[in-house]
Amino acid sequence: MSPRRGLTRESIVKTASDLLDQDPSRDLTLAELARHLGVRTPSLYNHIGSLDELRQEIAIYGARELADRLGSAAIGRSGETALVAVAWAYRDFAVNRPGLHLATQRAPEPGQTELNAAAHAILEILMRVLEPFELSEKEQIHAIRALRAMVHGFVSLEQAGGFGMPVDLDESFQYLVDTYIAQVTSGTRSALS
Amino acid sequence: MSPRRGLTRESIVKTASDLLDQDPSRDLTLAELARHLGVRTPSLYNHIGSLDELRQEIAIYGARELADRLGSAAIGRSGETALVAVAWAYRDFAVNRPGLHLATQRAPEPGQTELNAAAHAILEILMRVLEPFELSEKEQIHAIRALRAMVHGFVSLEQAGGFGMPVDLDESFQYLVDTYIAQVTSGTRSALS
DNA sequence: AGTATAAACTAACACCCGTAGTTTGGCAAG
DNA sequence: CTTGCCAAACTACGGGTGTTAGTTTATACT
Repeated sequence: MSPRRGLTRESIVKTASDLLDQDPSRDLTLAELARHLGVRTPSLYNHIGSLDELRQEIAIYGARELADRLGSAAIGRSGETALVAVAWAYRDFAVNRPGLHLATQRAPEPGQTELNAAAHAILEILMRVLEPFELSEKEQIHAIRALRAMVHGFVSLEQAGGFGMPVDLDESFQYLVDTYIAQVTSGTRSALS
Repeated sequence: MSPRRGLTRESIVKTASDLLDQDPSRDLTLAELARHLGVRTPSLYNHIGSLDELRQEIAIYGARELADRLGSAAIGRSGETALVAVAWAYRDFAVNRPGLHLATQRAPEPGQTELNAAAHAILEILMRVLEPFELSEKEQIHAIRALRAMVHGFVSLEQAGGFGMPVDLDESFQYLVDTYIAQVTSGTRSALS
């Protein structure tokens, strides 16, 4: 018994992501991944080119998942409500899939069109959500960078155990979101709902 | 020729940090480290317990360096001026020592008293800088977490090449700092210089 | 001068990623 | 139903890594 075990590039990426979620601190090893798939290590090379390529594939998978979640969170909402929903959706992603979130955080290679596409999708969602605030072009870039920095920084520190004090993390995150909304609505007072 | 080459735990940590700064994306290898020190790999084990322990040592070194820089930046300043100086000192640290900054970002082990001590030193500096704004105890925690999240998130994304748009990064960072200051001074209007 | 100690070494093991070449199962055409 | 092709699994192996054990040797202290 052996050949035709039914591996797929997608199934490999998926179980690798699950393994990373179970213990985000350990670094991925093809040997353990093959073990969990009931297969010998070299068999993986029928579906992936290298460990590094697999890591990139996981990053793409994570970026797409994140884009999906952010997009869903913004459906049917606008203004501050949409902003809050998107911020919390990002945090939920990092909390629910810590290993995948960490793996997604890689420097994109120059020719990585797929990863860049996913990153661009996220960028477009944020631009759409910020539209009602009618910022100037330059301000919009600053605002998007600020949003990403705040949310990403918070969840990264939270995930790394960087927040030791016994104060509720949800409250702190809401404080951060409020800070952002105050800044982005400081010009316009037309923020809805 | 050989014995008494003059290794030290500190010298090992230092050259390891330098190597990481030269290429923050590569992962540290004892073999290459030994090569750069003019020594065989096992010789390192006379000074360190394991690769993981060395990584922790580097993290401690980075945290102390960061605490020093933040402390220096805050000397002789107060209020908004101190806040701005500390934020930029953090960013300078991440820009000047990218590998060390990345290595510092590890989940602290429970019994890591030295790393926790360095983290506590940073916490105290931030508390001192926030003193003049007279926040409530809970608000102060939120404000500290927000500051760390914003600055850390920005430099992490910047370092990872996450900001693609052709807009000045310094301006974006200043926008972020302004956002924070607006929030933290929203109660008190007594902010100085 | 002589000895103890600790810092370097060599040798060896286990584990990892990755390649080469071999076996084998399933699908498609005759 | 048979036959042949192809791709997915395999075994075997090489080069690299972290780590341990045991050996040599330079330095520091008596």
